[in-house]
Amino acid sequence: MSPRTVVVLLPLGLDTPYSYLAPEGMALAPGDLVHVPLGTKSVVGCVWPRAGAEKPVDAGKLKAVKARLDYAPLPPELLKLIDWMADYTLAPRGMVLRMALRHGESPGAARERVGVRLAGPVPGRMTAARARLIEFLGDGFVRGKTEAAREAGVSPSVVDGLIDDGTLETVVLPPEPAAYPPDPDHAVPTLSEAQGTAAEALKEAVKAHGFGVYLLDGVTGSGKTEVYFEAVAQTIRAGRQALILLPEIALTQAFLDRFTLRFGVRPAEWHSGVSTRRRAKVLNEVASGDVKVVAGARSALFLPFRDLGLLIVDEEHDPAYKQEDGVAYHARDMAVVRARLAGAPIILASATPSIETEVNARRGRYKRLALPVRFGGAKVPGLSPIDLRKDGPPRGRWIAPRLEAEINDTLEAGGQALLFLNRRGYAPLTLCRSCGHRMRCPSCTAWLVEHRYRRRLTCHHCGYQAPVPEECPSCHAKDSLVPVGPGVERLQEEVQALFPAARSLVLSSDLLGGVERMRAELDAVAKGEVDVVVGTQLVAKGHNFPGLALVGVVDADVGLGHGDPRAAERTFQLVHQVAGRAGRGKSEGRGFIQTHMPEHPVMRALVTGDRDAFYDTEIAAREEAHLPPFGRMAGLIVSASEGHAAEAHARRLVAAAPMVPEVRILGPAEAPLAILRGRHRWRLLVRSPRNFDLSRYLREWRAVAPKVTGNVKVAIDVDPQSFF
DNA sequence: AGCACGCCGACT
DNA sequence: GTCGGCGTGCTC
Repeated sequence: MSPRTVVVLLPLGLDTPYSYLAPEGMALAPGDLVHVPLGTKSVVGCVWPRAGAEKPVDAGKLKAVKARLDYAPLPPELLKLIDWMADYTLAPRGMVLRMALRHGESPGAARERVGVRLAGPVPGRMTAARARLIEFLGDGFVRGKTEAAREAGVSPSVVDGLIDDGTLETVVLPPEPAAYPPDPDHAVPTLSEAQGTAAEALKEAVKAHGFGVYLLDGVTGSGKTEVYFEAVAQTIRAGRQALILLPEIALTQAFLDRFTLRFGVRPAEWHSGVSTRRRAKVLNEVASGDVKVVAGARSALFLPFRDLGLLIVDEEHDPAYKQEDGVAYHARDMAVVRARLAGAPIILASATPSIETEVNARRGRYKRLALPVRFGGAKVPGLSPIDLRKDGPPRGRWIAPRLEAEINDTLEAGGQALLFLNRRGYAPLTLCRSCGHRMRCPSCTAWLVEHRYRRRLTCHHCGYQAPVPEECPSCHAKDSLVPVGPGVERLQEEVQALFPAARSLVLSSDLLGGVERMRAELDAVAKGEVDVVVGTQLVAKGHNFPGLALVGVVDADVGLGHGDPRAAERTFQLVHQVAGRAGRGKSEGRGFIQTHMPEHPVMRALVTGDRDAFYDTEIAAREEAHLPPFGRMAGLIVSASEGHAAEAHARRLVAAAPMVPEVRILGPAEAPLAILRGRHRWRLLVRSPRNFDLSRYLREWRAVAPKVTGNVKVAIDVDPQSFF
């Protein structure tokens, strides 16, 4: 009789699981995490379902599973998701597994919580601090050690002293849960009619316990969150779990506050800012089913939910959902897959849906739930165009006279103004006045951006930094380097010059001090301690600024006109979202949009507020060009440290492509960022009809493609975000 | 993905 | 003479 074996998928760049001997008496099932030997070391892997087609391994090669780990196994649904994603993205199965194991890999033992309680005689030596502590614990209840010290106003050593004396006894406290159970009936809101209708439909969907995609479509401030919270409440009542995906959740304090108001407790959070120990706890309790609601970034998609009953993707159009490096995947699309595997409804929420989602809703594949008006009657500001060709500011300035006057009026009326410019730093380009030399990144095809606060030139693509040189590195002229174009820092300088009395603040991801500083600054803005906010796209995210009366989009053309078909959509979404920041309080908001092309369909849609017209033209353009979602697309980036090596391999790759009438291959061409981190990049675009299995084609292509030599790398991105 | 093995340049 | 660069291939 042959010995018992199991197959184990390892979180490495391997596509197939390896076989191992299962030791006598070790019960192993798919999803179990195990320690297995690999080469010279030992790694954690996951017992995988047998596909039935594994090719046999030499019996002599087989090693035995070392141990079964005492962690929660991955549920079957998650194993299926990993398989599905690997098949779709062409990433090695093991690398997809790695994403699911990454955060919960080394939980470590939960730290024991120790409590104290009054138990023995009054100590021989009495001090004021000891007296205070004894008095505080006089009720006989157990308190945490640190809590007792803090509350009694004594140092922790006083507690330890009384434990030694036998006055206090220690008690092991039960571990604190990762999150307290949300109460679905804590504060049931009064909904508007439209909200009520949408909420009812979603609650029915949750009750029906089946897969379905819902587009919750409503302008900023129309109360989408309140509506999907009702679906969450219904899920909790049914005893199932809900996952809420948010882009860059670490910063959206506003969301957590609203959740707490509705459910009485904070949700379990899952993002990179959560400590390892805490993540381990959340993961365990998600697996046990104790955690009912997780609010998380895209990686929360891989949590081992025991009974997932609802998924929500908030701001579903947000580009942050797309992961570009490593395994290239779109968290929104994978969330839909996960919902299908779970047999659960999924809600995509947005005021400006992605074209893909909008098309699915128009076709009826997704059910649209519309929230037409702003909740509480607040108004979305109308946007007035300012034509920079006629009414622009003088040279070297960026705020047009009209906008300047409006800001002035706003400030005099005691309101806040927000200036939006999606450019970090002081100036996007630094050049030499005497020879024309441009400061470039030594390892990327990109200009160095001056950051004046940090007194450095920075590459936004690779992180290269250098001090601003005293003289031109090319012609050695002194003091000849000049900043060209505006960034938010430079814009603030202009604000300070124009409105010397106004308190201004720059909000961008460069803000020093991390998440805490950011929260503090956002708080200061909300409290009205800032008059003019100058911000990058960061200010478009769901923050609440109740005193904001005016929004000025300083350069709406940023990003347009590079030929990227997705640029129009992005601009529309971003500007619309920024404009939605204003007028959320009592006052009516106003918005101004500075542009060189007021006749551009995006600008017209923003100005007239005719959203449907924008989608109509954009969808028609995509259909015409057979672009997603009317066709499938994949991008292949061939990179190497030598430009010709990358190009040559890209050409060989095209030559080896199987001829199929459905598939068109464009390129190779130099990638948009021709050199990144010192690597030259060439790009191929592969296009097929919608109903074609593009992933399968790519796999077949890869199987017959010439193998890579030297340091050439081929990265595949199915459904790339940028397709120009 | 890591890691060992293997073959060519500047040094204790 | 060796130390060490990274290109190539393997890990059940």
